Amino acid sequence: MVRGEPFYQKIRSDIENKIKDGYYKQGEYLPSEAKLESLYKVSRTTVRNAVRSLVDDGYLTIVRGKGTKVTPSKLSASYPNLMSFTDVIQKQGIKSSVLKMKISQTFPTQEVAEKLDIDLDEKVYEIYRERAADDEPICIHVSFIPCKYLEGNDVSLIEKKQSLYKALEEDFNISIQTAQDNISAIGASSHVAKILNIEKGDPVLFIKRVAYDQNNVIVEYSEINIRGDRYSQMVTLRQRL
Amino acid sequence: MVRGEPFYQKIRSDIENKIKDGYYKQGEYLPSEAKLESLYKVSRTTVRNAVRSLVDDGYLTIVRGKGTKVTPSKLSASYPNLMSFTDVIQKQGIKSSVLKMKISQTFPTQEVAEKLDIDLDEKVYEIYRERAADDEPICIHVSFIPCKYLEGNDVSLIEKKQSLYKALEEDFNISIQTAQDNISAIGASSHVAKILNIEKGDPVLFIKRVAYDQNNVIVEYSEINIRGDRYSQMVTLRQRL
DNA sequence: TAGTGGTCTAGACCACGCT
DNA sequence: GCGTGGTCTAGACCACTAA
Repeated sequence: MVRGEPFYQKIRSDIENKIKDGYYKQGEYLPSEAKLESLYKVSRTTVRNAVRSLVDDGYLTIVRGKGTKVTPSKLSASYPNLMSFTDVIQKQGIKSSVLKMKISQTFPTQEVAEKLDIDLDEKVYEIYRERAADDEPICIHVSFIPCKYLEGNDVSLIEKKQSLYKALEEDFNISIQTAQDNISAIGASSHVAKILNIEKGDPVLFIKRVAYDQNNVIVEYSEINIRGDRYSQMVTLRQRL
Repeated sequence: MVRGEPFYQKIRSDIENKIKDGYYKQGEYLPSEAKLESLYKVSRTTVRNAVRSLVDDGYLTIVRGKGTKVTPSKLSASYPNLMSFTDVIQKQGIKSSVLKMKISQTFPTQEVAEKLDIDLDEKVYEIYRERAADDEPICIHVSFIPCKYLEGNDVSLIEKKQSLYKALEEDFNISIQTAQDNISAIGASSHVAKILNIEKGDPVLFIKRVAYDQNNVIVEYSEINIRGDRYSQMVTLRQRL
């Protein structure tokens, strides 16, 4: 029809809200697709599009030959696969803050250039952040983004927002769609230990992340050190295919 | 039509093979959907179904108004989101082996019962494994699975296979679809240190995993200790919605 | 403007789970 | 056998991109 939003997304939102409101309860079956057709006065394709989207996000579960029910597990549908640090922390009801942030232009190191797939003489922004949860230093996050992706807009906008990903999306039209994390456990260097207020050699989660935008272009490489004793990374993994 | 496999899956396989064979090259555009329709003599819905499936798995990237191209990034489409330990190790060309395996029946601890969402008096199998990569001990993996899910079949089948998930799928008709990992970095306990051949307190990746089957039923809880200096967990995260 | 994918219709037949 | 979702057809109009 007309409106900005496609029908199937409106239907999706409607069903999503009914789940959240408890109108459709956990484990309960939704009306059949045929009924949803007449309920929303759309074709089956449209209904199925909406349903598929909710299944993909873990809200609904389809049981062949029986029906479609609200996912009856504790696997919270509200944990999307890719969340920014800020999102994760806030989801847990913890106050997150940025203790220190510095943005500078620099040339990439060998490794950074490789990860970003750029030349060594192509300038990048280095975004250094020290983050806290409940006012305790918990994480050192260094991001590298090629300067070319942040042209024509004020980089200081990033400093004003808590979340780098939000800033990228709202101010630079870059939406991070995929990220590949390499997660390991290492002993804190003396530099890291000092900032995180732990002992040298204490276990630290070390994450190297390569992030891709909506066109599968590499836009960010970051290295993250997280205090091992105060934080754990939640990851939802879905079988594909 | 008739055959066991739906059309769109055959088309999917065909396109997938053409990508692997280099017939469609990285970054190159596929024929338009209209052309694929006449190429395969099917309707647009069917073509789109095949394409959507490949997009979901990261093989293809759609550019609005332009076309659909082979994903032009280094983000390997061959890293699915959810892989068993064996898969991950072998993907890296490393020889993986099980040094020690013990399967026993036991009652769950408080935590295990909670994670599996069962009662304290419901028996579980405890599957204890020490694994090696290139003959070096690298990982201690303890899985708990409620006995009720493994009824009517020989549990020792698990011992004969390298991969627990493969055994579950092939012998018990349980397919792990989703897992929620809680990943942290801790110092090795003296027990863990001894087995992994490291010092007490050395950094170790510690993963608590809750795994769900095709019906979103919790079937496995496991705790995994991995040597921090020899292994890193690769995780591909996708933005959903 | 022409070509692409995005959305949608109004049907159809099939495979599966239950009774 | 009946109801459910799974697959499929043959169209249609729209929004976006590029020439």
